[in-house]
Amino acid sequence: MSTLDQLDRALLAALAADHRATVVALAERLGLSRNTVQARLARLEASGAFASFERAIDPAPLGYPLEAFVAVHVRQKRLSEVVERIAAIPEVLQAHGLSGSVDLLVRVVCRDAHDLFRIDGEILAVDGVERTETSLSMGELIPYRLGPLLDR
Amino acid sequence: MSTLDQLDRALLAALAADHRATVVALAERLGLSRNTVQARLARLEASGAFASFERAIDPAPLGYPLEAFVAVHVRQKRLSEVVERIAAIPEVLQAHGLSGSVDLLVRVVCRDAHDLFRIDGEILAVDGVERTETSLSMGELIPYRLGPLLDR
DNA sequence: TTCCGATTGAGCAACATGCTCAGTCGATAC
DNA sequence: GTATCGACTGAGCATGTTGCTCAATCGGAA
Repeated sequence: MSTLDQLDRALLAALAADHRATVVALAERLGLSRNTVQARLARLEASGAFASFERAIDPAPLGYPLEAFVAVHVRQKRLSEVVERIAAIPEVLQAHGLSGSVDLLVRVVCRDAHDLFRIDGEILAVDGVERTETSLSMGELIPYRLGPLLDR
Repeated sequence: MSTLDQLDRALLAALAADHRATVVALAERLGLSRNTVQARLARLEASGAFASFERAIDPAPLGYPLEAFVAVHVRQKRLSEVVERIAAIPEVLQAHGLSGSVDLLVRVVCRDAHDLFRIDGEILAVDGVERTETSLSMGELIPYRLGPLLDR
């Protein structure tokens, strides 16, 4: 489980290129036997190298074209309650606890600017939240990529 | 291409649960014919509803257990050059252009705190970058999810 | 009604899967 | 040097899946 070797990474890269490729196709692409790929895939799956496939679904076609980050300042000691309440908002995609002055970085999607205003209000209304700073994403200037880390 | 219907969303949810499920298995799960699922899947694929599968790969098993957000203040007009330079850093996973006082929110992974210090230094050294504020992620308190948006 | 797109079930050849087994290879151990 | 180990390979086989086409059905919109 330590760290993945070159072969695992090549397999991940091949999967990234075509997430529904068959085992046979992957084996051919990597110049490996079918058996090896099957074993490696099973090991990757078991070791938790794959996060949920939800991460690879674009929210825009669902009708949520706008994305924003809400930096939340929380009254100390209330963090877990606050997280629980924020998690109840459907438009919240993800949230990270942070070191530093911002306690919580919340990633949200919304239908339009008005919708964002409403969601921000919902977060601000949570008991324990002191202040929020909302930044609208103007675009994913570097689209998520793992490539440079896989090519090593 | 407008917005996806109930059926598309159910299909996405089923895929999220098992990203390598066969078409037959998906059809069974949703109570649909194999043909329908095959047609829908092809349409989703063609319409760009799937982002790269890279997004569903956990960087931790690759040897990058730490994640951080670097808020970057950029001298105006230099944004595209700065983005280009930052994109050359392999540990940079993603970056969003933001409205507000922070111009760029950069998501990075690293091996340890020392590594983060180095990467932050690399970003700060980019010509056009005025200032950075780095926050270490203490955990993904709300793990990425689309579920609440799919269940509507 | 008439048309339309979406869905269905059937059928078929080609292919993929899951499994097992015996053989090969290189590294580390003794 | 040779024993042992884990990883990889190629073969085989029954069963399941894919990609495709077709004709039939259904409900909604013109």
